[in-house]
Amino acid sequence: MKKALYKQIEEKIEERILANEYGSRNRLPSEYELAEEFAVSRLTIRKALQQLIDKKMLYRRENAGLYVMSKPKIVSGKGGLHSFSEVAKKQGKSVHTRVLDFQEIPYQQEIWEELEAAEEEKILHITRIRSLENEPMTIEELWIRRKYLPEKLSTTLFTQSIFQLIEQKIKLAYSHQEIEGRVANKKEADLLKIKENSAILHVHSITYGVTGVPILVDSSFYRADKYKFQTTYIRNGEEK
Amino acid sequence: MKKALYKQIEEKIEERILANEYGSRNRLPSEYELAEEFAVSRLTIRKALQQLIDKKMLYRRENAGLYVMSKPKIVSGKGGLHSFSEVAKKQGKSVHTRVLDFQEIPYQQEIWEELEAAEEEKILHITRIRSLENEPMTIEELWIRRKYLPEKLSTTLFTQSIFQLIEQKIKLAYSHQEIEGRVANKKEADLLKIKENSAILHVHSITYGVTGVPILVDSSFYRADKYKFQTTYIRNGEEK
DNA sequence: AAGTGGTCTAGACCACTGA
DNA sequence: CAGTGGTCTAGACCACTTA
Repeated sequence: MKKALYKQIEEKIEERILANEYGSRNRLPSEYELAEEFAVSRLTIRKALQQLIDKKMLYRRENAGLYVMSKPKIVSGKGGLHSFSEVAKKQGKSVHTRVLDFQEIPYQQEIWEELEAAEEEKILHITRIRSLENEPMTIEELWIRRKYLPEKLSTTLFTQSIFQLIEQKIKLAYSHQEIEGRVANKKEADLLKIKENSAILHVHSITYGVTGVPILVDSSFYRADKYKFQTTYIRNGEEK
Repeated sequence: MKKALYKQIEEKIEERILANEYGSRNRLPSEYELAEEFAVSRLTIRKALQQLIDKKMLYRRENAGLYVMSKPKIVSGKGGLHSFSEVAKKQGKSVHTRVLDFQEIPYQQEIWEELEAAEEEKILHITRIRSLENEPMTIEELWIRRKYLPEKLSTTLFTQSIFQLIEQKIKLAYSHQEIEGRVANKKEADLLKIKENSAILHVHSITYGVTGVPILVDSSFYRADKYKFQTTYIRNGEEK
């Protein structure tokens, strides 16, 4: 498929911004001028510009022009939903996964409710230890609705990225996470090879597919001395 | 100003979804049909629909129709940038703030760099203890570029929401945060009225204005037994 | 093959901003 | 006041999904 016009224009304007052709914190040409320059309709220009605004490359002043953000690109790429292995890969670090256990489990109200599953639905419980550069980082406990996993399961399957496993069946859309602090008990400390009473981070999350159905629950313990979480919060312009 | 057409249509369709008129996980009428029904152009309908998709009320299947999310509204409202006092207010809890100290401080490379400030720029350093329902929750340390604050400063000023103070001068846009786990030392434990070596959460953030300039740095310690952080991560459809 | 969304055009009017 | 963005119309063509 040929690339959409607005996408091409978006990229060209992005290049110009990065090459500092418009300067920092300066005005861009008006939408009318840009439309003429690229010989497209204004709507197409607007769509390209909107993408760049979403990326925080540009900002608008109401009825008064478009400006270049003073630190273009600072946000890009952050804040997205990525799995442990995807983050590691991006940083060029090696991941090792040890599967402690996986099995279908009997009905448990709390989990089934979080996953909006009927009582008779099958849910798989998985426990894994995940290491970065051969250092244990996190104890993961996952509950996944059986129907979103392949027919055939094996231990090797779960040494990989669960996200990518699931996305063969259904695309993931978003995840609600809660981060808490705790100190490690004896068992957790042993598994993570840290001292008892060291700080750990407890992350509880529910991940949803594009249709809005819950797919999996994750309850993980990260060692706090080696791991931190990054987020970007966006201030909502208009609150209702 | 009269409300935009697409906004009105967005609200009407939202009402219908919530009233379950289209059912859950069912198809909506096509964009053409909706355009005819509301007697507007298709573009206007598309804009209304796009808003609802961003809100996770609807989802699209490529070239194959619009569907209602199985749990419409689940995400709405979460994930935005809010200050401690704004969150408390939303939950209907009382906030108390004790200002330990505020003053202009001499040049420190790390802070000045984070704020992209020139060496001669004035930066204000503030230390506060913030309580919810009379329980101390967090020790806040803030560094704010002097020029984004009112001319006249007083201790009372800083017992309020700093965000709202700053937004009288410049609108805030987004914030990068890092969350780490630690155990409390003697001093922190005393201030938070918890035991030494209890778990605390250390949050370091930089907040930016709409133009992309850094405005303030916040380094806060939250008691982990009473406070947790919530985020929503969105999976990016198309990675580059 | 029909229906649908994805993209695009060439106009238009209005409200607001800044000189 | 002129210029700008914000919104809107009434068409159009194509690629894809679904049946």
